Amino acid sequence: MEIDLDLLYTWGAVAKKYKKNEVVFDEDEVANFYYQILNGGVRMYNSNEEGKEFTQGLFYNGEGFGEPPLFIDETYPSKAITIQDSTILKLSKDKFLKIIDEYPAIQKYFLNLFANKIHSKAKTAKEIINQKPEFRIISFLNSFKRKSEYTNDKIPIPFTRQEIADFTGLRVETVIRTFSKLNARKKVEIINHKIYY
Amino acid sequence: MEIDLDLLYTWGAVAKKYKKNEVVFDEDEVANFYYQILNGGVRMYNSNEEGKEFTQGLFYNGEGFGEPPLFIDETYPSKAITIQDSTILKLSKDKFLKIIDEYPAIQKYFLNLFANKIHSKAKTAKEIINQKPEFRIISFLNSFKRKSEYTNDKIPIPFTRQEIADFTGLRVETVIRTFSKLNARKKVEIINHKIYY
DNA sequence: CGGTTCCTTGAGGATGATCAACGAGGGTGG
DNA sequence: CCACCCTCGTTGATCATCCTCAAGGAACCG
Repeated sequence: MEIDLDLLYTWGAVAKKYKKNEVVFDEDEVANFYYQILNGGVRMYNSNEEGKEFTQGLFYNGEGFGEPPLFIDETYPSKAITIQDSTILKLSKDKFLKIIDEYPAIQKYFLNLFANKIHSKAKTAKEIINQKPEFRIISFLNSFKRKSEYTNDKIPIPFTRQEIADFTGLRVETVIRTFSKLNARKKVEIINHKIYY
Repeated sequence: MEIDLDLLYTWGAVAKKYKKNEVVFDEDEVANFYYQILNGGVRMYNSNEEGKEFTQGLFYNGEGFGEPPLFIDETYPSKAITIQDSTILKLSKDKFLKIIDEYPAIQKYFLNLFANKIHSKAKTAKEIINQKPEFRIISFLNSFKRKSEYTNDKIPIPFTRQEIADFTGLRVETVIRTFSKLNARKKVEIINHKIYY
């Protein structure tokens, strides 16, 4: 869980409602607010000229996003849009930084959060470079599975093939063909188009 | 500049000498120390089965490296080796974490440092996905230039083509051919094999 | 010099991207 | 209930591009 809600409200945070697919902030925009999701979901991603996309992160209930630029006076490296109807708390940058200053526990929390982000981004970069679609997809599946409850059974993957393509920087067709191969080799299971891993 | 040297010594940091190309820590190793370079240089990178490499970061005099895993009890996502004869300060993990706890200014410093790392890793991922070797290379050159002194003139790039290949996840030959194109289109200048940008 | 390391070029091959077309399922409104 | 239209998944054919492999050349250093 991120910053305590009462605390945020005390400091003047305001809840804002967003429809699905609304832009929360855009690439290269100056960062002025801290955002924390009350309910809903947000996707941070980049897209290039040819419409190819890359998902930098997904964020859900209780999570904050887009914090790093607040600390370093930088613009957003990616765009953020809601993937569902969502309610998101906004707190101005200076208030946010003051909170960080005044509550050591929160500062500590962000330090750990950031350490995690760096670690996972390092892993992602490593896998992407690995080239082979197969590796990229498997490592995407792993990173997803790591975040979900532990289980011995295969779990259903709650993403469309297009979404997986955007996560891995591949094309839909490539994702589909790779999954067929993985299925044939028993690395994943596909039942009625649904993917289990 | 990172943590004050006197402070590090007071807390029991020890300087260790490394020859060029010595391994400081290896991928998947448990993180037990904070490292700060007294002099020399370190490269953090991954390599895959086929010998293809990806450089996660380069660190020089005064800089620390490999800190994130210390905070989150994770193994190193990459390998670190010296790229020159180097002297590096080592401080045990618990001492390091205690310093962080006791000196708010240092904690703050790491928060900003991490914010920067996340930002630059996000940018890197975005560029890598962009596929086209040309973009990857140009954005690598930009990120290098950003770190160096400001100048209107083209600056020499202090990396071999192989090194640039490892940074961008491309092959040497591709790097060479791309540079020829960039040169023809006046995006870079190549004088006597040396690259200026 | 002689030996490295780095740079360069060409030819050929592998593979993911593209393009085009179609099927299946789930709503929705008439 | 059916027709229509979404979105999502799928397949095949072709293309473009980067990788591979192989072979030299250039530059630098002891």
